[in-house]
Amino acid sequence: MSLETTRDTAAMQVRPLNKNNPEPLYRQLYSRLAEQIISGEIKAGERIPPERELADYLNVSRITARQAIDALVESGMVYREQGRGTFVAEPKMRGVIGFTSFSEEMIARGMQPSSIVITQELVTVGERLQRALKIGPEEQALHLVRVRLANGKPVALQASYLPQRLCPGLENEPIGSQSLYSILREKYYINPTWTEAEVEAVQASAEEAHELQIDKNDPVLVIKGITFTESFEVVESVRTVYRSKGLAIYLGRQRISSFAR
Amino acid sequence: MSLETTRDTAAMQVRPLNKNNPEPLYRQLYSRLAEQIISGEIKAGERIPPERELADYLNVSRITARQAIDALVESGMVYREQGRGTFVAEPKMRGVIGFTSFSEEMIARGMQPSSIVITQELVTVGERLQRALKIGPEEQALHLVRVRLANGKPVALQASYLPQRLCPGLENEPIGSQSLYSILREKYYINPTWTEAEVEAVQASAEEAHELQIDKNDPVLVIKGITFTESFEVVESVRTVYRSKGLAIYLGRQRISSFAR
DNA sequence: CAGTGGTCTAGACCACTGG
DNA sequence: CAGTGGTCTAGACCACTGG
Repeated sequence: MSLETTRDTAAMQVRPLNKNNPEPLYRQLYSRLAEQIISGEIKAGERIPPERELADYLNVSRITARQAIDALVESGMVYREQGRGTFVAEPKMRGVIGFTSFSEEMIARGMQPSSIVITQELVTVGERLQRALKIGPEEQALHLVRVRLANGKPVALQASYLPQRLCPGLENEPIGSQSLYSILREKYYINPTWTEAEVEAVQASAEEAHELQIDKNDPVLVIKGITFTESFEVVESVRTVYRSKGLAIYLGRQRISSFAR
Repeated sequence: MSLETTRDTAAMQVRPLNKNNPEPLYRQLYSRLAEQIISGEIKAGERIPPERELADYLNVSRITARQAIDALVESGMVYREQGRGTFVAEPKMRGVIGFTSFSEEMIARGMQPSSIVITQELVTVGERLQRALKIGPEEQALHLVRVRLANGKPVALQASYLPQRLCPGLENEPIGSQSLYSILREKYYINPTWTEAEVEAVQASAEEAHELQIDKNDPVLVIKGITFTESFEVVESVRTVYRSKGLAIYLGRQRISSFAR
């Protein structure tokens, strides 16, 4: 009906944004583009629509379009080349996973995660853990020990401590095979954002060997980590013992010092 | 001299920016603030100057000031709290290190890194490595094997393969104890940006045990990684065997899925 | 309420790429 | 040369915090 000529642009493949939606425009656009990349509509090596084209077509400012693309670059799904455009990264290199989320880790490998809860109780902890969790000597912590299974086979033994005040009542919550992080996000509005970890190779203790169905002194991977919220509140101190026979832990992709140095 | 009243603001502690400097203003501001944080001038938990104050005082737009702070947030040095301000993160949580840069890793632990080069030659490689490095069957790769030492003690055995075309002549370059990445950055203008890795615990082979001065079958940590540039060109395929006795590898801090999901 | 970060606009000029 | 991302301006209004 309009006299305006609309050129056929790549941006036309992007579903329009909803300005009444409380979700910010740049996040909406991020989701639209992420969908197209994940679904394979835009393939690895292909160019995504230029910033100006997205901005024009979706009636947002270029800065808003750019903000969405910033997030895609940050997540590693696309990369920019000045003067050429912005391109979709190799699919194999996607799926950046923090190594403390066992559930997502396993799903990414095409395995079915589950858990057996061995311990789930409030405890008082020693000085070292008090410092790690930033709690006082009177404060309690939720102690959670789980055998983690992939396709029904035990692959890790995981002991966590969480400040009780962060998750009151979680000691009585049936956790089962659920992801701890999804419970924290959905019931307690706590969003684990950062993780800091150390890894070493040790010989399995008798108990670890028993739970993991391996031999005593077999080499196992011990990852000790602390998880934080965006504002660096401590969410969890966790020690995970992975049986290492036939299981390499994928560490995901990390960005090496940007211009930070 | 001016009639203008200058209020005493925190932003006044920031050294002025140089608009003639080819370095972008936001990077200059990033460096200024990073210095103040690293030097301890602004301490952990303290607030950095508000965006508007920085912008006013330094005569830049708020978006430019914000861009600098975005980079600080990204690096994990500060975190934002809406309505309150932007705060310096705990010092202990700084120093995000990619686990493939042995040199930086060791320096961060207060140890002196050094290396013994065992192999440094051009080779043709098998199919798997050709695929990993994205090189053709005729293309050569630089094969580099080094024993990595901390304070003179061997702690890791590291074997790298780099596409020859990326670093012509590096086979004749004396590497010694230098960081491979610093050579790549300074002589070849290659900037390793991403790393993707797998880690497992295994028993040391006879040769590995010999080089690392440990016993055969002692548990060792094997990290296999691939390093990429910003635009996902393969820089290096590397396999590192760490002796794990008395040495846990710090994996650095990772961001767990932002709103990426 | 003032102050803060969160989001957004409608521009501008630059550096780089590839034809 | 046109097209692209990189940087930058000078505003605006919103949501949230803490007194």
